[in-house]
Amino acid sequence: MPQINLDDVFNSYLNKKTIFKNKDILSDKYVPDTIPHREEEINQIARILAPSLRGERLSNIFIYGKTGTGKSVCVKYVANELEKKAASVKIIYINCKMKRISDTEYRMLAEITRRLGIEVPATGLPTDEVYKMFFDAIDAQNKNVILILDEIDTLVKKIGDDILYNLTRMNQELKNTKLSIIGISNNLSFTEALDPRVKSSLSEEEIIFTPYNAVQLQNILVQRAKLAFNENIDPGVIAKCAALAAQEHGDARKALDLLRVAGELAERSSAANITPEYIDQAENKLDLDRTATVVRAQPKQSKAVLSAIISLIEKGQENIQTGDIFSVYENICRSQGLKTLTQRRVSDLIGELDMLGIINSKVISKGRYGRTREIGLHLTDSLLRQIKDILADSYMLQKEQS
DNA sequence: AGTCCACAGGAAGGGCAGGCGA
DNA sequence: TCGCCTGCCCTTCCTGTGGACT
Repeated sequence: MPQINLDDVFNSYLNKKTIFKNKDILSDKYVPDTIPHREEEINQIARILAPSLRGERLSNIFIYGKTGTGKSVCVKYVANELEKKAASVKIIYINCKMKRISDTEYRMLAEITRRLGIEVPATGLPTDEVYKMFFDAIDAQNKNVILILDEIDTLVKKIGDDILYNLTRMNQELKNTKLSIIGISNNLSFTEALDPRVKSSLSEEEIIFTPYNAVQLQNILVQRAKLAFNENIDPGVIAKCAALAAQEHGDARKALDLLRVAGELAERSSAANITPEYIDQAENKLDLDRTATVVRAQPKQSKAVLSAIISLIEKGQENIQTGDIFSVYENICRSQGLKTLTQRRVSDLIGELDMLGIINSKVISKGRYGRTREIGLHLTDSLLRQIKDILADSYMLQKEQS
């Protein structure tokens, strides 16, 4: 093999014109200087938080809205500005979805206390001791402490609403500090399950974020694209991203993801610009990644059920029903040495796969021949191939000969 | 109108793992 | 370290269901 001149390879990489100027601009962690189409919501948040400038106690705020409607970015934006303006305000932002932070009451309190500069051992202390440390750390601030709990529904699902009850009652005990909470949730029905006392004190003020429409998404993308890319992006490309994301409940995060992935794909194939085709590819890739991640994360039993469904489909069987799946599933379990669950449980697993969007099922009645679920699989070929690979790696399906 | 199929899906409870306080 | 508690997964038992068939 002829010797490759590595210098040439590296130089050509360095000299290659890159598409991205700053990819981070398209990440959901980035807080822009101005946030289009959220003026009203930002004003509302600012008005509620403003009394902290005079050292007054703030109302707790509860913010709802679907993913990608700008909740977190708006709250972070106002909070940052407020913290810049007033030395008497301390903001603590916690994303409750982060693993090892909001799994238990202990971890949650320890994390907040650490953010206030006090070391707390990762384990070993009784919870009431951590509560005391947390309380002292908060009170020692001698400020208006605003605790932002993003994805607060995850927190409550994991550890219940006791912690919120205690947090909302803390103001009565604190001598020097005023504590207020901003809860952010994607789940609109989340407060229904809360203790009524928690519910009323947490949502002293409520703000609802409505989804963006396609035009608004377009403006957001234009603003970010200017900062993120070296060259101007074709308006048709932006419009396509916006339209696709608008179909999915006006999700700005999805729109930005599409643009970022399309940029990465274009850059990888050394294209000079992003074309609409790259958006299609990006959507495919995001879809593929999402489903593949979900399938990979399934427990063995769910994978066995999915394998049974796929092998029935591969055999060309139409109108697959629960009973068919169960008998194939039994065979798979036998050959894999896996414990066979009852049909009742398998029926629930099929329901879960449906909920995850991996399969489609509907309950139908066939009259004299009973009532059952009819299952279908609406996946693209490439997605099906990828899922089969994942299942083959778990020894559920035979590896394809290629 | 009554029967019957093939499940769906609710309720209750067992078993187990992991976290927690003593 | 041990017992208690909780949450999760699962089983068992059961009732409910829509429409073809008689």
